[in-house]
Amino acid sequence: MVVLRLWRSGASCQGWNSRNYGLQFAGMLYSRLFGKSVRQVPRDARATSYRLLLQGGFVRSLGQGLFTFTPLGMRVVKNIKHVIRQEMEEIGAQEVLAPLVNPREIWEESGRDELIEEAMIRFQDRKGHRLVLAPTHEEAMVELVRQGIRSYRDLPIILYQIQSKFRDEARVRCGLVRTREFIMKDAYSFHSTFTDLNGFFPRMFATYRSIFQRCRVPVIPAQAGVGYMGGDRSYEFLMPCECGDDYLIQCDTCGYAANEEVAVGDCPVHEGETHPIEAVEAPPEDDMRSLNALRQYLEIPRSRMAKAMLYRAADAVVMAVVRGDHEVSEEKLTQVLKKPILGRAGDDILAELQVPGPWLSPIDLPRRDRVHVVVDEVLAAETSLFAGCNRPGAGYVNARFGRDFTADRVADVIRVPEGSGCRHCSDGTLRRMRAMELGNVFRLGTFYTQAMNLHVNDEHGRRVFPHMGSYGIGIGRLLAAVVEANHDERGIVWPPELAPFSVFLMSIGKSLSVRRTADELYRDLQGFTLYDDRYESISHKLKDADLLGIPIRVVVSRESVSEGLVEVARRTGAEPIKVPREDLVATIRTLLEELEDV
RNA sequence: CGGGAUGUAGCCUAGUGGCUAAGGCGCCUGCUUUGGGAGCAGGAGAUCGCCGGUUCGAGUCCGGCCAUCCCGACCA
Repeated sequence: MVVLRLWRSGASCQGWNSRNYGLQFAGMLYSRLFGKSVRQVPRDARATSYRLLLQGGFVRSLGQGLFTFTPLGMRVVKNIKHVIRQEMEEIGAQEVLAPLVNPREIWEESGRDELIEEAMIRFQDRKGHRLVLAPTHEEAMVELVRQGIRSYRDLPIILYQIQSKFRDEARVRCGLVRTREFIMKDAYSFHSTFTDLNGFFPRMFATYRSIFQRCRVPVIPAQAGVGYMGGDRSYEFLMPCECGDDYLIQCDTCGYAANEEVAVGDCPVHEGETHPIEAVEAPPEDDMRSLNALRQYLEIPRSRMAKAMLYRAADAVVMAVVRGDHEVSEEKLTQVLKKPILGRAGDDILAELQVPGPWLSPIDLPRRDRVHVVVDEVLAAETSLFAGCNRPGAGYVNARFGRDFTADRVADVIRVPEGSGCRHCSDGTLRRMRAMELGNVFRLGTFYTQAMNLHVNDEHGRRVFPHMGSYGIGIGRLLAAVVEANHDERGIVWPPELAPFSVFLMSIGKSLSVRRTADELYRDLQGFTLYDDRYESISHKLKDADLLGIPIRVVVSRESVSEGLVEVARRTGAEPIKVPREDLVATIRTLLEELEDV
């Protein structure tokens, strides 16, 4: 069965003008392969996965965040898609393909045209119709389903596609880890009730686990924010990795895991007595630039300062006040306010509110009525704080929430610091590590169906908005993650299901009998074998075999041919074994089965 | 969008105001060679990222732009 599965990726016929005895059948001759390995890669390629993929000839770069998959890489991509398709079909998802280009109107309908700024490319066609390059496909899918269903009887429905997305990212990262154009598997489910969506969620969760397991990437499911996707709840599948651009917070005891932007933890508060508030001034000759400079001058620790940050929300200005050693989580702030944070307040807003940016404070706020103040719960518990008074060079010590300043809301709005206590178990400590987001699942609720007016009649004839979920996996990034998690000092070690070929075949020496034997073996193994038929030195071929990471290596040499044997080795570990020629296929099958069972 | 770095042949590098821009890898031709990136001989390949300036003279100095990478901000 194992070998049969691997035959699916059968390469197209090569060798029509082959100089190699006119071999003409499926499989691949390395001499004919476009995109060969290179000895040296650009100095720019630092990330391990990127370096190995470039060096092995799997991908090439076309511009910032833009990549071409070359034939070898394409075969791996096809195998990843195959795994994903199998798993998606398994839970009843049906494949569709929405266009990369969307009419801008549907983005206006959902409200995300305003929410997503530079990341979405907008343009016009020759008739002046306004179009966008889709950064994701919720709108297109809602529109599709709106045209296709009328009754709750049509639900639930699960659609998925494997399609390109384009996001004009501010920062691309580590080769395929963060690109601007990328291939994504995105699925969307529509349910007549919240309960049904909720019940479906664990099934998709299990599907994701299975996909990542088959791809041999060690992911950790973690609670996450919703960003501009909307909805109320999401999980991300994170793989700890220095290349990532998320931070995973994980409890060292109970296994609680969450993205840093939503993670919760217990952060100790300073002990101490309460004193009356007292004004402080910087010496007049000292030209201090910020509240933080005054804090340093007064030799007060960062953790005793009230730090205020101003944000823009849709129809309000929001001040978040946190301890000086903490960072604001815009995601938590968004959830507290129940409206998206659009970004930091600019100079125009600061001027309008008559406050100096570097000296912001919740105390003595000139236009208190215009600002929605959110105080972090840790800061609210502190009894003696250093704070500003919205005036350069001046501030207060011994300030205290409730007595000296007020809030419209007290809530947890900080990014939990490493070392905080775990709230989910008695004695765990939270650890923070860089991680790569390989997949996500969103419980979107009726956010889009309401905004875009997708509704059906329920069994009582009432109009209901379907509850929606969306589920993404970035394919290029997954490919990079597979390499990050499956390589050694010599090259890539492909998981058997994803390998571009199952067998790497090569011969040693130019003895005609050796060569003929190798050619014959290639015929026997056709469909899943890459045959290195070049007249390169043996060491060169071995290095390439290791770099390309194909699971099984078959070597034909003069010595073994004279004994009627061929040499078979796994990419990792054990010494090569010699088997009779007629047993080769069976041996390979056994080895592949072992590899898949690991 | 901020901070930093780098642009010299397909790739990696040298060249620190002065002759015809140097070497390695790779590529092409020929011969030899095959158990861990072979050897010899010959050959092709560069408007030194682009524009402008300084200078008798610029790959080299100055300014602007562009591109790429790294770190941060932002981001499913």
